[in-house]
Amino acid sequence: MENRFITKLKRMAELNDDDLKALAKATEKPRKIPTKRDLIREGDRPGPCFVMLEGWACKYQLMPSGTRQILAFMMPGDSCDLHVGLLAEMDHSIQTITPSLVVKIEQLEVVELMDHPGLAKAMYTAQMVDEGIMRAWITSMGRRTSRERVAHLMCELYVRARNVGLTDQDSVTLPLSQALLADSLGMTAVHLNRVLRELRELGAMELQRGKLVITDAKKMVIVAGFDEKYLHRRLRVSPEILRGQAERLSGSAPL
Amino acid sequence: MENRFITKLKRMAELNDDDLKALAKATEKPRKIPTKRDLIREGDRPGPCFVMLEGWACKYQLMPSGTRQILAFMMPGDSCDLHVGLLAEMDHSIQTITPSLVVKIEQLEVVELMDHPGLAKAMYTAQMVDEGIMRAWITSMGRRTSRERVAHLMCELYVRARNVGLTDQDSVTLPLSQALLADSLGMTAVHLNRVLRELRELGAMELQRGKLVITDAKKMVIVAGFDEKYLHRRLRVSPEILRGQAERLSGSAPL
DNA sequence: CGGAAGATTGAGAGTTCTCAATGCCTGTGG
DNA sequence: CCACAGGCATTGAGAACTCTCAATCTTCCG
Repeated sequence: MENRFITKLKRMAELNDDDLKALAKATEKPRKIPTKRDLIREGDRPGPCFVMLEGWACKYQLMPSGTRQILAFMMPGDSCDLHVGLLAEMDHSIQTITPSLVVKIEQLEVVELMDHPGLAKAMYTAQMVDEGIMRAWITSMGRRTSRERVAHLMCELYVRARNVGLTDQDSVTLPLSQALLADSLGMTAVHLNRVLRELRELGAMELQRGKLVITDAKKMVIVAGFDEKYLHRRLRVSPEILRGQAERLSGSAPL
Repeated sequence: MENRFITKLKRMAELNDDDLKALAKATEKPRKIPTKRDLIREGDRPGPCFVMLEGWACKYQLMPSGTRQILAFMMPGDSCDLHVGLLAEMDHSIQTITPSLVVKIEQLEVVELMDHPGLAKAMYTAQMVDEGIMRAWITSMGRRTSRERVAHLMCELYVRARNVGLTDQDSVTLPLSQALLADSLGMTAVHLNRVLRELRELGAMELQRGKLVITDAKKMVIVAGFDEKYLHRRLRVSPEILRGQAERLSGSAPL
């Protein structure tokens, strides 16, 4: 009954029954959205906040030339900008990558949810993590070689997926085509393909038919220069939550 | 008497006397900081929010190899992440670029300020604009040629500076060395230097002794693919504020 | 005036892109 | 159940872009 969004927020802050009830109510009516549909477009009047219950989406910007840059991947449990409503126009679009279950929370309802201190804390924390990811992307694009960059993104996606229980041992279902990944990494699909081959030949990871397999976690961490503390370990959470998290993580790959 | 931070926030939302008083109180005791001092470091316990009243600073991350990626430039009037305190560790550092006047607002005081709805709106709006800049940087690094990227950053800095009254006709004082700019653009200082020469020879702009001169605004906008609506025009502000803004902008370069 | 930091320039090495062709897999219609 | 179309993935080869290394200039200061 508990959807992935709620599961995720529970890791961000301690939520009481009241918080949870409000959250459940806000997310009780998801819509089914097919693949490749824009949830909102650059230039639109912003406002609603979207929550992915199932399926993947991406934020992106289009260049005049028609190429696009992906700004973030949204996986099940993820939501997006809480306050974009303060801007006059969306500066990016959001599009589904797979058939999805999406909740659209109107600005007003967001404000209501934020009246719960626990929820506000959880949602702001989630947003801080997302911002941290953006910073890491900037650093990746600016200072990492393409191989490091690819490996780093895969580590990020793997860990994020694991945090919401989407992994199976050393593998994750990643419904991202090479074109999509290339658009997020600031490189060509052709070149990405060659880098993926390198990583495969290195024995670090494999990407096949929408599935990412971490062949050698240690190698991946080294190649990517992936910071162990990146993402979840940066969260400031209560001891109880941490304990639960430790249990959930034990037995999984030592990434 | 009114510092640049207050001036900036007044453009973001309508502030009443009470808001302004609280803001003035919070920023009444700036500290003088010399050049090249870290205000906070990666790994530190986050919490305080910094406001630049005078001088420039930058957010950055260091790579194991010692190279760094600059994540944002902070100019007079700018402040930084409101909610980083929710993370367990800073994931980036902030360093002054010039001697500066900096206000350090403790987490608790930030919360108090946010109790004023007007201030909360203004500060969240400022943060949304900053996030929009980060998205633009990602897109720049991923999809723009180095020439476009350089031109785009210069347009961004020029317009931001103009918004807080730091420009003089077609020029701005930019205390940014080529090494610094290169670190923010994901390129080498050597290559940046060549690109700057190209732009100079193109007659679009010149960068000399810490001063940026927009030689031909129209050319710059074209080379950069700079979106007129980027930054300030994206702000959703009240008609009165817009009117004041229009007056302030009239007569300035048609960027 | 000497030193130090920043800006420029040249030249060769490496990386990434572009263009183009080919192979692989999946869903659909016959 | 098979053939085919369309979307992805893979590979090759040459062009273009950036980086690295090194030397030279300039500017700013003590």
